[in-house]
Amino acid sequence: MRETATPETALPGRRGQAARNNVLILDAARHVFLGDPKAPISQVAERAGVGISALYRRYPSKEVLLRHICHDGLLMYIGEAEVAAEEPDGWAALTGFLSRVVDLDVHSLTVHLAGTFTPTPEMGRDAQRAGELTQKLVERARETGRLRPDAVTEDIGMILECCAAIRVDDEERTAQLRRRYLALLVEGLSAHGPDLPGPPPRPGEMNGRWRPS
Amino acid sequence: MRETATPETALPGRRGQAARNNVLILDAARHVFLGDPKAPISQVAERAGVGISALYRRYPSKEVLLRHICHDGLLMYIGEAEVAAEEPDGWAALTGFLSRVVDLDVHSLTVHLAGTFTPTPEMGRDAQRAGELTQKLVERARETGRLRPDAVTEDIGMILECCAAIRVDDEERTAQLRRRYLALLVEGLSAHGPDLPGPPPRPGEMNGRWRPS
DNA sequence: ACCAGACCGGAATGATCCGTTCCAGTGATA
DNA sequence: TATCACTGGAACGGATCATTCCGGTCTGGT
Repeated sequence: MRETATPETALPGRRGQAARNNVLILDAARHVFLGDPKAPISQVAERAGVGISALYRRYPSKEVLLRHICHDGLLMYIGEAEVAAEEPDGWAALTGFLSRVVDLDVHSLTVHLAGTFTPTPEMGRDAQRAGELTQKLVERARETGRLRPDAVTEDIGMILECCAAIRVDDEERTAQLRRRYLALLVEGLSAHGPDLPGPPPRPGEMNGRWRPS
Repeated sequence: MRETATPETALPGRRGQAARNNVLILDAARHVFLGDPKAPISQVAERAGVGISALYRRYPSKEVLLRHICHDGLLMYIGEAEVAAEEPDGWAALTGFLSRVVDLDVHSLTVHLAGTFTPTPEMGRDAQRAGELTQKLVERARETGRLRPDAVTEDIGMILECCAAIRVDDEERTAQLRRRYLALLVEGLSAHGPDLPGPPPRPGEMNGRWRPS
């Protein structure tokens, strides 16, 4: 969330309404596109309670709006990873990170929206940084010995994908259920059982997206 | 797969081609709709290597075709569950069942296609039977003590949902990766760790679908 | 050999959906 | 009070599909 928090929101009159519409639109867009990445833009306007032109005044096209939201999600991911990097216990850092990212539904915001727009170079750089931070977290978790040795960095993205697949109508309930299956998966990541079957995921394997038409 | 296996497929001439087209179309439809439940019907024809009319000759509408495929998937699910019921070890029965269902991608075939057609009463009955068989498997697995006590029947559907979310371009690779995360989840289902967070899934909670417009 | 008709491929049709543009109204501001 | 930034929502135009239709092909029986 980039400009959501400016105090202008409290301004009175037209200016204030405009500022308030800003956050209304972004929130609505996030919610709508999270539920269906190719939802019509009119649905966003409807949910935001504004007209379509209020939307087009701010974003010249659907693609730009999508990109904006996706980029925000990427920044959230990076932010959470940086927070996790401060956590002294490597295992808690990784699991806490996963919890927060799942709760925020950042994965749907980023990966699931990719392919619906052409990414900017800046997003490319941010995506790379996100990857590096993730790798660090995995390495630190491995050092603690609590992470099973055959787990790899790319497993993280896959696990997030699994959690993102859980979705019911109610938003809070969705979060609850996701925590449940994240717990199951994290349990699986702990160092017990026999080796995992098959070759592990390769870098970028899950990204058939990220190259739009 | 219902009529896929009739020997008519080997017949020569027009009759044989028609029979062969039957299976071509069904296979293509399964593959295409598995990748995208709302793919255009022309895509099915293209992949099957036949014209659109060959398709409409057999199925009066897209909806009927979808229903047919979905029902086939449901029957596969039931079939595998019945096979698993024969396995003496309750834990192996459940995990083996999960493996096979994930490999066959039956979940995408059934749950993900629901909502794209109005179900028949027969499908309703079959769905109920599928639920009962699943419950039996879970109960038997619990009796072995290897299943964590706080797992419930509805967890099975959710786990399948998680696995179905894993998808890359290559089909075989997709299967490999799914096995990996199924292993992680099954590991989590084993009776170790602390209780799972939050209330467990309720029956039918995941089925916001199944009631089309 | 020959013909009736079962089957086929793919173009044409008609409806629907959706991104984007346009325009008239409204109320804050100076 | 005049201006004009901003708004809601109708209208437009293009794209996408399910479905229908039409000529051509080949089979199987005579």
